Amino acid sequence: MKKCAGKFAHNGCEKTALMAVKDSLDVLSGSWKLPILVSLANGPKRFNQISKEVEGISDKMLSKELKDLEQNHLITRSVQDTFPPTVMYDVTEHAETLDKVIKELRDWGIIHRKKIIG
Amino acid sequence: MKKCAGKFAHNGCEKTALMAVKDSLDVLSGSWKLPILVSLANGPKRFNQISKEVEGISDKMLSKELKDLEQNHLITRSVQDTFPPTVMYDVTEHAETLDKVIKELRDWGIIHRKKIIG
DNA sequence: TATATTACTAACCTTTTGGTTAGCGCTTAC
DNA sequence: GTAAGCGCTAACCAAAAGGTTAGTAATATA
Repeated sequence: MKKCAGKFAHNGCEKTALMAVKDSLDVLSGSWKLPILVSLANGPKRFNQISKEVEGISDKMLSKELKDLEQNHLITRSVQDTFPPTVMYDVTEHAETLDKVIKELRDWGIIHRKKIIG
Repeated sequence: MKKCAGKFAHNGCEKTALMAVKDSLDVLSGSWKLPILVSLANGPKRFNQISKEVEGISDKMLSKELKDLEQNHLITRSVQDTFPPTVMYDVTEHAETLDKVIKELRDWGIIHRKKIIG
């Protein structure tokens, strides 16, 4: 048994805990991942639909972020080879496990904004 | 009353929720913020002590990150004008409200790693 | 006298991130 | 015939993030 004297003690003060936090941040950070996930959480969508819903994102970034999210098993991509091509994106069940994380990030964001701006 | 049909529905599907999440990520993202906070959570420390504990960080980054954290009221900085100068950093009470966020990020990080690597 | 010490900062460079434009291939609509 | 539509990708740039090195102040020690 190791003593954890820190103020985040129950979060574990060992390196593995820090690594796990870093893993999460790596997946979620950047301006676009969460907005895309939220957009898809409201229903499966095609590339151009997402592009319209997620304001300000460029084609290049959307393409890249969708790839990242797929690699992390947070969304699925399904192609029908019609012409013009139709590609559907949808969130996975794994993405739904992000629920609590998003909730805490949102809650703390609100607390923090009050603290800083007043 | 607005309907929220999405899979993250209880997180709010409105823009304010997304903004709050973004606020949190802006404060926490990057490689160093959380490691520094965790290091300080185990007790107040001086610049060089943090530099040794947070592996791999450069003086320049440490200096910058400490400034950011101070601006966000997550740490305090206190100087004694001895020679050589002594500067103490400590976490604030506000930083302790990050507790649940860190816990969820850690938990999800572990879930996610299992999912991806197996 | 020379050197180490602290908490940085300035100057310089590389890497990563992200934006912009143009274009592809094939079909449908004008 | 030609223009628009889809889901990208390549080429090119600008900005941001982050690393490395050197240097500063006044004192204490070798």
